[in-house]
Amino acid sequence: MLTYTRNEEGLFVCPDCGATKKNQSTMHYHMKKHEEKLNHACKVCKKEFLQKQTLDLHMRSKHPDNDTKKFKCTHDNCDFTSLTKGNCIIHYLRVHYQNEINEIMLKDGNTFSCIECENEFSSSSSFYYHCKDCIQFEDDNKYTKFKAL
DNA sequence: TAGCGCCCCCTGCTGGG
DNA sequence: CCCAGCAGGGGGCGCTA
Repeated sequence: MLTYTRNEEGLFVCPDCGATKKNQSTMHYHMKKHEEKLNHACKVCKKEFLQKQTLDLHMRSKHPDNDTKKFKCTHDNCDFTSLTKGNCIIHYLRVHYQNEINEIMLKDGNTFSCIECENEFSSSSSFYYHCKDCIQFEDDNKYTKFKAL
C-alpha cells in the first residue's frame, strides 16, 4: 500500500503523482482514487459512484423512502423543496433575489462574473451559489435556515 | 496513518417553457 | 434557445481507532 509523506511546508505529498494537500483526510481520499477503492454501488439499480455521499444522494432521489430528507425554501409562500441544501440556496437566490443579483452579475458569453468581488464562474448555478456571499439580505441568516423536512 | 461521516462548493447536464 | 433545477464529483473539517 502506498503511504504519503510530508514536505518541509507541512503539506501531505502523494508518492504516486506528487500532488500536495494541506489536509490529511483529503490526501487520504486522493490516495484512494489511485487505488480505485471508491466503488459504491446502488443495491437497487447497480449504478456505481465514487463517493458514498453521492450514492446516498442517488438513493434519496431515485429510491426514496419515508425517511428521505428534503430542504425547503424559507421564502414566504414558496413550496420549493430540494434534496440538497446547495440546490435550495441556488433556487432561493435565483428566484427571490433576482433583482439584487442582476445588479452585480456581468454575463460574457458563457462566463458569469461578479462586479462585487470580480470572481468568474463558468455556469449560472455556481454564480448564484457564490452570490450568497456578495448580496445583502433582508434577513442575514435566512438562506442558512433551510430546514431538512 | 487509516477510516468514516458530514458538509460546502462547483460543475455539467437535462427538461420544460 | 435559455434558464431553473438536478445530480454528481472534489475536497475540507472533525473525530475515532
